[in-house]
Order: sequence, then structure tokens, then C-alpha cells
Amino acid sequence: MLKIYNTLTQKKEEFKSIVPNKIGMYVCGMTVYDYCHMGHARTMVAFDVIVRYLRASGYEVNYVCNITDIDDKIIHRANENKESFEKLTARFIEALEEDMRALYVLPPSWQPRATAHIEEMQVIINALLEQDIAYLGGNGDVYYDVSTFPHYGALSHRHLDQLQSGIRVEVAEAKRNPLDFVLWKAAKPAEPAWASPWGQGRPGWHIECSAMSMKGLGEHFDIHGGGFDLIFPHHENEIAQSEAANHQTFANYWMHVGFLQINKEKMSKSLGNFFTIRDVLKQYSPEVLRYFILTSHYRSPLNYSEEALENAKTALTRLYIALRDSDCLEEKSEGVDSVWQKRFTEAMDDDFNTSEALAVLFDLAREMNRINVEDKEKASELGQQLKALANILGLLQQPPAVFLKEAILQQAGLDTTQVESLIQQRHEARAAKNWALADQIREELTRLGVVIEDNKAGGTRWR
RNA sequence: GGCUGGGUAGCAGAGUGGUUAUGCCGCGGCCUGCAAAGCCGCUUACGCCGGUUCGAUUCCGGCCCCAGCCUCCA
Repeated sequence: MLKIYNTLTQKKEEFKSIVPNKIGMYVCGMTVYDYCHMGHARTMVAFDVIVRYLRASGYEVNYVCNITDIDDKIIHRANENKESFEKLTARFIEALEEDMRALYVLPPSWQPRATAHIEEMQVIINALLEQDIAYLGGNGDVYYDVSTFPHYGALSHRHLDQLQSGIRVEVAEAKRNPLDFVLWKAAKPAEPAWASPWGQGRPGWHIECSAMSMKGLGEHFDIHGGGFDLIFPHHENEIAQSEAANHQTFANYWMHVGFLQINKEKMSKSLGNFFTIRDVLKQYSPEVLRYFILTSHYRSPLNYSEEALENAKTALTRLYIALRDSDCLEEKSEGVDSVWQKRFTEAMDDDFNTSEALAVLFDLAREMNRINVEDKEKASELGQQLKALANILGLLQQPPAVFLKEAILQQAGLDTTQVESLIQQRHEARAAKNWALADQIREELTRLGVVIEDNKAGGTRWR
């Protein structure tokens, strides 16, 4: 039985979908004015694994993840660069997709962009205005009147009065209440703008997610997710808008991914302490990043460090080494009822406990290594199970040789033949019992980053 | 100040009212010409103070500390 922690109720709840065997899921994606950093990677990988697991559990998942391609930061950055905002966002959308592909993040079922749904947003704003839930500020902006929504603060577990006292921003005079948020922003001269009943302008941030989730998933859907920092005010505002407009519950389960930290601080653009995905990929293979992200539970903070990535690399290597001896070439996925499968499922059913699930993979790998000598066939069978389970996490899908060797060759600027020729020389030295020479060659290989493993039969392999 | 999370062995990171997490590192053994890989075994835990209990790291209360949110942020 699948349990999901719901931010709204602050409890793990048994998951029940609105329509049997189908899930509608919305995740707030990126604002595209810069390259994605590792924090973004964490969120996207986390939800990717969640979707993969839900699908593996038999659900048909309609996964919508938006792209915010118009907002203040985009306009600002485009101005800085002296380019159009369209050009800017097109470039970073491409980069985003490249990064996601690299990390084996499966594309969402639908990836809507804000600028393509201005009309849908206006429809909602209009409905809110008609009900006097929204109002026109004197400056041409349209605001949402937070005081009209009785459940405001339910998701972030705050009350309106608490929020008021905590206000530390200058209040826009056009607002009735400092907590009111903008639905439609009047355009300043030379800003990108769309026509509307309230004049030229652009949508506020929150309204886009209401409009696009409604379009893709309907007025009421199963799961809504995002990073922890979106709980307030973004998701709170989405709920207020959507429920006021549709007169019904917006999303049933609210899921939030914890922060990636660096030196115990949140990694973020505002703090300037971030690493972009592409930077990190220069040093570590995408699968290592993915593994690193999955070592901790999605709701816990995860500390980024070089050491942690090195650790991830070694750990993944262990799994691939277990796999390299078994010819687990596809097929034979009948081991469905195995104890491994059961343990894995139990772990994932418990609010997607990936660290526990990884522990199962390691136990499985050990078992493989143990029986590999005496029962190769059985070991291969286990290998298939290992691969199949790992696939749900988006891991271990490369041929072991590729994972184990490619990075080394690239880093050393070598090709296979060069390595093999050295190994052949060492082989000859060993055959002549010239250990000194053999060791000297091995040292040279070590210097290149190549690890040598001799086996009993007299063969040698490397990684 | 209010509201969320969290404090587990050298590090990372799960979990549990009494019995092995897991990975990395370290130590011993097997294997090896020596290594590496693998296997077997071992060492180092549950922030502090009370309470409940036959028994608490696990439940309850208090305290201390850390992170996050209350402004844009995944």
C-alpha cells in the first residue's frame, strides 16, 4: 500500500487516486532565465523517480510540469543582455531540456509554457473579479483579496494574523492588504505585454500554475508538487485562486522536495552558492549525480559536497561491478515475486524511501557476487532483477563496461587499444615472472586512472 | 517573534519499543606473485534532562542546537 506524506495534513497518508489506476500530477518547474543548478536537479530527479515508481506500480500517470517563461527576472535578464525575452527563454529552455536528458529525467507528459496560456489565465482572473475575490488596484494591477479565502494559510500552517505581523516587505500602495498578491501586472513602457480587459500587461506568477494545471489535469487532481520553498506563498496562492474560481478542492496530495544544501545552507541563486548541473557534469557522470540525489529521502535536506559525489561514484561502481559478470541482456523479467522486489516495493511504498530501496540493491548485489562463482546462471537472473529494480530509480541502465571505462578513457585522453596494449605488455612480463616490470606497468596504468584486476584464469581486466 | 523540518556511529544516510540498515573509510581473514575486485568477520551510534515501560535511540514533556519559510527562489 502506497503512502505519501502530504504537506497539507502533515502526515503520511494512504494514497488513493481520484480515478482508479490513473494519476494527475502537477509539478512547478523552472523559471528559465539561467542554467539549472543542482537544487533544480534534485527536485526534477526526485519527481522523476516518483513518476517512474507510480508507473511501475501500475498507474497511468499524467505528469504535467510547466515552464515559467515570463516574469520579472526574465525581463530583467533580457534587458541586461540586450536581447528579447523570447530569445533568452528559448536558449535556457533548450539548456534545461539538455540537462534533464543528461540526468535521465523522463520528459513530462506535458510541459506547458506560461506565455502560451495567457488567455486561460485571464479567464480565471475574470471569474475571480466577478466574484469580488479579485480587485483592480489603482495602478492597473489586478490583485487577489486574500481575506476572502477562509482557508488561506492551510498548506503552510499559518494564520493570516501571523503572516501580517511577519511582513517585512514594502507594501505596494495599490493593495488593500499587504498579503494580497498580483494576478495581472500592468505593463511598464517597453515591457513585454499582452492585451487584457484591464489593459496591457502580463500575468502574475501564481496564476499560470492554476491555469495550466487546470487545462492539463482538470479542476481537481491528485498530486501537486514542487520544492519546499514554494509552499508559501506560491502554492498557498495557487490553492486560493483555483479553489475560489472552481469551487472545489484543487489537489489532494501536496508533495515538497527538501533543499540541496551547501555547507548546511540552502543552495540558491539569491545566495549565489550554487553549482549548475552542467558544471558538475564536467566532473561526474550524470548517473553519479542521480545516485547522489537518491541517497537521501526526498524530503530531507541533502548536503552537496565533493566528498558526497566521490562517495556516490564509488558506490555506483560497486553495483556496476556486480553487474558486469552477468549477461543480463534484457528479457526474463519474471522474477517479479522475488523477496528483493518485495523489499524494494515496501521501501518505495513508504513515501518513496529511496535510501532504503538502494540498500536493497546493494544486498542484491552482494548476493550476486556471492553466488557468481558457483552458479553463474542464477547470478545472471539476480542481475536482471537488479537492473529491473534500478531502472525504477533511473539507474544502472548503461552497459557496465561503459560506466566503468568511459569516464576513465576520456579523462586520461586514451583509447581502449592503448590501455589494452599496456595490459598485454604486463601480461607478458607476468608470464615471464618479471614482477618488477609488471608492477611498473601497473603503476603507469594507475597513474592514468586505470585499475587492473587479474583473475584466476590468468586473464586481466581493467576499469 | 510565528510556522515547518531535523539532530543516528570517522563521513554520508535509512530505520526500529528488546534482534544486521546500506554505502564509503578503518581493522583482521580468505583469495592473489603482489595488488585490485569479491567474499567472511570486526570496531565506532542514536543532542541534553526528566517521564511512561520489565526494557527507549525509537513513545510523552521540557531544554539546547541546526536548517528552512514568513520577499523572488526547486
